[in-house]
Amino acid sequence: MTVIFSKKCELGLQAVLFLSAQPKDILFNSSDISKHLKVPKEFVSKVLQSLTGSGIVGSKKGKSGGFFLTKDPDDIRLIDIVMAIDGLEIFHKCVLGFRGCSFEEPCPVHDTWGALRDRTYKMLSEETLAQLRDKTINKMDSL
Amino acid sequence: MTVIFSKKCELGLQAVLFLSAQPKDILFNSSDISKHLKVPKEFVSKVLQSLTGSGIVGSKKGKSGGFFLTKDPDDIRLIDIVMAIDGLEIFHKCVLGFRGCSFEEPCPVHDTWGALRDRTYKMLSEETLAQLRDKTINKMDSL
DNA sequence: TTAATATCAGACAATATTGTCTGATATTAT
DNA sequence: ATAATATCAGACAATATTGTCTGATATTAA
Repeated sequence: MTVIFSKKCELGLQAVLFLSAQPKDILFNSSDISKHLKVPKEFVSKVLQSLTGSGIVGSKKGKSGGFFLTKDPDDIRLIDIVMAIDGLEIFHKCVLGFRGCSFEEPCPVHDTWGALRDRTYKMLSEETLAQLRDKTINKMDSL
Repeated sequence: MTVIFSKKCELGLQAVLFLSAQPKDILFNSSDISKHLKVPKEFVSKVLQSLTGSGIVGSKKGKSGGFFLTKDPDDIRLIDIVMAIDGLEIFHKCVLGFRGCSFEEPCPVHDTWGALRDRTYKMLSEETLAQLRDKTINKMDSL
């Protein structure tokens, strides 16, 4: 089981973080990324494909082709990837699974979870990939 | 998709909350609980069965049998149900899915998520079902 | 131009999760 | 005792997710 995000989303986040830690304008094919992140390259391929559709990642076919970020790491946030892959549903659903959980009909942990959920959203949307760069590089080195 | 817990766990939490809001020493069969929570009774049955194994819920077979809490709502916390059904794995795994995420090799959001994760754990472990009773009753009425 | 190699699209397979059903057993009201 | 009704155990089915594979197309190096 995953913590919050789907496996696809986790891998998408990892792959985009990886790209953001690399020098700009260099392409990485799925095999490269696969080796660095230690995950199957077909899966990398598939997930990054879906991110090209969202305009976060670009791709170039053919020999010496690969994937790259279409925007500056200054302009990308983790939430952008989450949005593109898993959507924002988790930020609107009841953590206990009750239907109709709302201000008017709150579940027993509605307020507490609400605060935590908002801070989680904040975590994903406040810092840009550029701001996370040093931490990202550190983690990439350790894989 | 669910927020954090599995569907089983969500239902388990709901069912135990339901029982904790009822007068003590009254049995409820899976059909009763199913109607109140508006979920399939076979699923209620299955999930509560698994909780009898963990000693949180008791059961009585036969006519006028059903399920009941084995402990006082003073002595039950939401985390007990989570532990019994989903386990505590989510509190130890990297939110971005990196292997070996730790103090020594933190992912880019290690610290931020760590704090949120700890507060989530706190939310589930500090208040007892007895303390949540009023809120629980409110929610049950709205279903 | 040709061979090599990349993404792309989508089918396919494997696995995990969720939900349903059936028969056995236990208990109780009558 | 008997009939009614409950949990129990586990098989089974349906669905969702995850992961793999194949053929088509595009691009480039030589």
